[in-house]
Order: sequence, then structure tokens, then C-alpha cells
Amino acid sequence: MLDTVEVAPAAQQIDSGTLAEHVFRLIQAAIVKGEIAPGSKISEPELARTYGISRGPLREAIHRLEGQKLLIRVPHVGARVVSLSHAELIELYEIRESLEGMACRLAAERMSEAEIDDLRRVLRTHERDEAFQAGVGYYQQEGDFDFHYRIIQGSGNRTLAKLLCDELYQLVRMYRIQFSTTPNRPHQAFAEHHRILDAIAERDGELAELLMRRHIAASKRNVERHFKGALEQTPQPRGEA
Amino acid sequence: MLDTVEVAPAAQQIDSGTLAEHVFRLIQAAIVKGEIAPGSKISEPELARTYGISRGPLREAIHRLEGQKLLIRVPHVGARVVSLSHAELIELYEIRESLEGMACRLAAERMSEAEIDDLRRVLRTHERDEAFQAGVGYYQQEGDFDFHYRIIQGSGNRTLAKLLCDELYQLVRMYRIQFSTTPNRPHQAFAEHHRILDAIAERDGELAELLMRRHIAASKRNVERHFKGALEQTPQPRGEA
DNA sequence: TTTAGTAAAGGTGTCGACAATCCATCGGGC
DNA sequence: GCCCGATGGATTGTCGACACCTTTACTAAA
Repeated sequence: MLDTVEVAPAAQQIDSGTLAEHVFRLIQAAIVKGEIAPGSKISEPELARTYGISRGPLREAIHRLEGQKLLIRVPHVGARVVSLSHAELIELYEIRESLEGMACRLAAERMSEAEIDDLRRVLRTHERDEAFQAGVGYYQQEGDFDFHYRIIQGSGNRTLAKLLCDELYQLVRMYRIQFSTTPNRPHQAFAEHHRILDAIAERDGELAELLMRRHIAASKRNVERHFKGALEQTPQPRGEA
Repeated sequence: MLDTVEVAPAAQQIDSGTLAEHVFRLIQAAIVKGEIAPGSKISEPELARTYGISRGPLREAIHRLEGQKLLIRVPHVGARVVSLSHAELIELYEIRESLEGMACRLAAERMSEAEIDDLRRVLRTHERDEAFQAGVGYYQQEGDFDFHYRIIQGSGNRTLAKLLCDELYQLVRMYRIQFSTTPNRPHQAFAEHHRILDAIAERDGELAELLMRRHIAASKRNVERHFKGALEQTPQPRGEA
């Protein structure tokens, strides 16, 4: 009510029209960044008080978050932040392998020369990143600065783009951040990205798809390593309560 | 315009727990069956009166329908029943080609012998269908009686199953029904289904994926023919005001 | 006749309150 | 001492009402 959370005053001006839309983005960011722990329960009255709104728009935001698979809702019980099991995470990577592989093939066939140049610039930006230089991580920016995101957009299949970028993207990003502490071989990932870009620039759709599938499969193996490593410390990735 | 709907008092007893869930299923069925025309506007007060509920649970139902891509909502304007363009429909088929192809490969690798037998029985049921015998159509039942549905479930990838069966399935079914008037070569589709089943039974994942992709590509071409044919009659598939 | 402005009407967004359901704690019985 | 049922608290589901926005129809002027 009074301090309406630490939402920057400027952010309220960029207010996205409806209240529900606004808190949707706020909670989405909080979940993806891990500020709300995976597996933790979402209390409607509490969140409503936190953001200074009523439960109406909050519930709409929760529904949309559920659509993005960031929340799991149980009737008469409530919503919890998602916490994918090892198996589910692998399944997600398999789906990405198929879908992003296809997107990459289409992108190689359809992207304009200007878009390819943009993509090249994105990679160059990553290369200059200090964290990358130090070899500690490859944690790319959101949206247009994300290599995968750009390729999906370049596929020209808008339905596919909505599916991957509007629905699954934040979930993928959430785990990308969660695993950012694990050694993720940034230089190898960068090299793979570069090879994919080359295939696209040469309009070799078949190769581009193959490389993208291998690239995601490599990420998948990295996640498996992470789980295997974490298994020796904690028996299960848990959430509070 | 369905007035006062035939929501028998008994139907409220079979009430699926929450009201929102109930009307969600009712409206979903109405849209998929075409009882609510594609492109038509959804009026919250009107629908609330129709089903005898308040706007609260109705809005939740609308959000879920939006998640299934059966509705498109515009802030401050309202919701309309989806009406895919030619391009969007083709895009949907391309996505299915990729995803169901993968599901089919996994199914060939993972389905139990019992599940394969069940699948065989499903095909036999289709074969005995009178509409199929007459060659007029291949409009299969919902859910477990649907060949594609069963294969996806048999893939063992539960995340993929949720994506295809819980989110995209009703949309696909909606257009399957919309196109049921178009000649859809039921016997050829059946033959393709049978060949896919054979590949699965032989545990040939690679072949099963290939056949499934071709099968869906064939459906896609059928849809394209439909559009080309319809183009000569009406300039655009439209919905009411 | 066409176009711009305006006002009314309908609809969506938001709110606060009540009712039904679930979870936890407490008491009783075996 | 352990298990089962009851009661209290809290949370979710549902409702009706109001405010703001969008759209449409009407009026007036060019």
C-alpha cells in the first residue's frame, strides 16, 4: 500500500496497462531469478499485500504464470513454484532439441542477411563479455541478446516462436540461472554457437539443425553432470516448507 | 448464440470440483465442436448468464482456454474464438511434425508390448467404424481412442505429453472437426497408421519417426488443398461480427 | 455527403466480502 | 504410546458492485 514494494518509480510509468500484466512480469522475474525459491508455496493474500493489489488481478497473473509452467496449481490447495525433477528437466531438453533444431533449420533457410549480421553482432557481444573472458560463465542476457532466442525468431514460424519464446523460454532461463554456478564450459558453448551461425550464413539448413541439436544435447549432458554432482551433496533439490 | 444452455441440474452434480473447471470444459467442448463460431467474440456477462455463474470463475475458464490457444484475448477489448490463418495452421502442422515424430520414435523404443497391443486394438476399432467403411471420413474419437494421442502417451516423455495432449490437442481436434467435411482420404490415413504401428512393433524408432512425419506432412498437404479449394468460394474463412 | 467531435452504452479491470474447502493442532479412544 | 476423529485457523473459490476504457451512434460543421 504505502511502499508498494521496491518497484522502481520509473517502472510504474512503463506500467503495462493492466495491473495483472504488471504483477505478472514482476512475479515472473522474481521466480526466474530465484528470488522466490523453487518449490515454495504461493500465498495469494500475502502476495496481494506485497504488491498492493487485490486478489483478482493477482489470480490472473498466477494463471498466466501457470501457463508458462513456472507455477503448479492444485485446486483448493494453491500454487507452488515449479521445481523440475531430473527426469522432467531432461524431457524439456529433448523437446528443445526437436523444436529448436527445426527452428534452426528454418532460420538457415529464411533469415535475411541483415538478421544474420545482427546475430553475428550478438555473438561478438558475448565474446567481449567479461564473465565470458574469465571463463566463469556464459550467462547471456534476456531476449534479443540471447542467441537461441534470436534464431527462434528468425525461423519465421510465428507459432513456434510463441511456443518457445512466450511459454517455455522463461522456464529454460530459470534453470539456466540456477545452473550458472555449475561449470558450464562457456568457451565450448561459444564455439558451438559460432559453428551454428556459420551453417546458417551458408544457408545449410540440414547442418544448422544438426549442430543445434548437438549443441542442446551437450547442454543436456551438462545438466546431467550437474545432477550427478549435486546428488552427492543433497539427496534432492528441495524447496522450503 | 446458445441460450440458457442445456446445463441439466444433474450436470452440476457431476461438477468437476470447482466451478471454473466445469465451465472450462463446457466452453472448450463448445468451441472445439464449432458450436461457438471461430472468430466470434466472447462476452463475459453473456456467458456468465448463460452458464449461471459469476464472472470470476468464468474469467479463470477464459484464461485456461487462452492457454490452450482456443481463445485470443486483447486487453480492454475481450476474447475471441481463435480462427487460424492458413499460414498459422501450416505452422501448427510443422510443429506437430517435429514433436509427434519425436514422440513416435520414443514410443517405438519404450512402449510396452501390452501398450502396443492396445494400440493395435484402437486401429481395429477404427477399421470397423461405419463412417470409415463408407469411406466418408476418419474422424476418430477423443483421447485414448485417438491413434496420435495414444502414441504421444506411449512416448514416456510426460512433459511432451502435457504439451501436446493438454495444450495443443484440442486446437488440433477443432480443425480436424472443421475439416471433416473435406475429403480426407481415410483409407490412406489408416494405411499410414498401420505402417507406423508396424514400425513401432518392430522397435524401429527411426522408421517410426520417419513415417509419422510423412503422415503428418500428408495431412498438412490435405489442409492446403482444403484452403485452395475454399479460396475459390470465400475470400477468407471468417467468423461472425 | 463526408468527416470530426462528443456522449452514451456496453464491457473489461479491479475491488472487498462471504462461503466452502483444506491443513494443522488438539483431544479422545484403543 | 500410537492412531483416529474433531475443532479451529487459514486459504482458496465465488460473488456482486464500481471504475475505467473502448466502441458505437449521434450530432454538428465543412
